[in-house]
Amino acid sequence: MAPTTEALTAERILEATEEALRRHGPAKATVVDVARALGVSHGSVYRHFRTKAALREAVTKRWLDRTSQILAEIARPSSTPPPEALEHWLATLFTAKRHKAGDDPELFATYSVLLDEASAVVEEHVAELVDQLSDIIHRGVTEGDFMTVDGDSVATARAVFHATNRFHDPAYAHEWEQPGIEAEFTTVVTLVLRGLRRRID
Amino acid sequence: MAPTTEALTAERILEATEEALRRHGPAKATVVDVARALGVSHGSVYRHFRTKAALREAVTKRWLDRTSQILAEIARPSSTPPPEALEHWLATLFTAKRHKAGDDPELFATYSVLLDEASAVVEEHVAELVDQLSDIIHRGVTEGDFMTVDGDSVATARAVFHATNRFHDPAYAHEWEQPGIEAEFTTVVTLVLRGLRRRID
DNA sequence: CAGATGACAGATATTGAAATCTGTCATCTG
DNA sequence: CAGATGACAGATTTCAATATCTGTCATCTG
Repeated sequence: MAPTTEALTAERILEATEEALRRHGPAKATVVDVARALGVSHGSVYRHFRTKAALREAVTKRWLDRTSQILAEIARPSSTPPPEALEHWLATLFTAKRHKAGDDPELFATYSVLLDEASAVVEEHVAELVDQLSDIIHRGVTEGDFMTVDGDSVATARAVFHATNRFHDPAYAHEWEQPGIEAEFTTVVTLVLRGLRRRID
Repeated sequence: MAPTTEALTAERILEATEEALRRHGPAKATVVDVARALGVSHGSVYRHFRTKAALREAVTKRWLDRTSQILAEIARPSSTPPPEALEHWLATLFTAKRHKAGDDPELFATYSVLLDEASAVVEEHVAELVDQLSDIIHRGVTEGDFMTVDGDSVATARAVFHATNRFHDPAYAHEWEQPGIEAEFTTVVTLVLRGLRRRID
């Protein structure tokens, strides 16, 4: 079905896989489904991805990268003072996740399953985000707004990331609809920012 | 089997249930098992607990209460300065959880399942812990060590609890064996404590 | 008669046979 | 001959029949 004359690329396979996952969910989306949607045999899919797991990982990475890229924009050096940039970065992360979870819960559940399967991909993504945070914090130190813990801006960035887990880890997605959540987010961010701010000597 | 002449009390049923859960795990521990272990018919168990869910909740509550009680001791007013008391409280919570998870992983996995089933019990437990934190923080404010966010010590306590989720939420138990975890805990606690400390006016 | 029992109905879990899927590879085709 | 195919073996999933469990209640017993 859907016989296309176009060349079979990794890109096209990824798109078909996303679609299959959206349609059938993580438990039922098979490599055979993907091949069928592309009008090829499933053997051809295995020419581009060694295993089903590798295929799913590639889809997962793509999904995470979309968020990383948006945040990278905010983390980039700019005229915004680091404390505001940090706040903006955290709020954007929270909002992005919350929308992903709230706007299409089924798709979000699907990706949550994929995330659990692909711990290496997730670790890499977290490392990227921590790097971005670390850049903002480092700039804050340079500009005199922030002080790190133990003079280590990466460890401090990791701490900021962990301290805000509740507002970006999909494990907490079910709490993101509750009424007071915005206020709770603000309180944690305020506390963390106060912790980062340089004391007046 | 194991015919005892002793009266059938809620307490004895709870003990037998814990034992059944330890032996068979959460998926296979049945009310019939519990009754058999006590040498009574399963109908008798239903005289003390309305449903299997209520029985499991009671077991879960007991387990959580053991931790609450240890922490209540630390949260109680004492000569320890609030910042140290808070640090000690958080460290004790982390250590307690980490030992529960590490010393008997199977039993911990069992309780993790029970925790997911009994959201009301968990919420109550979290509320208790937040109350304890709130007491310490309030004392810190009174003694001039701390400042809250928005003058709200309960909201601030909740923020402290959420900011340290990674070190007490069973969802993260698998990360508690990793080498750097102690340092990461210390960094987050340092950051949070800095956030709480009153600025010098 | 307070408290225990066990038969029972409906819900849930287990099991094993059949169906489907994953990953390989010898073969085919443009 | 680069790239696609589909038959195949072993792994995994599905499905329906069977067994077990939950929760109730009429009945029993000390």
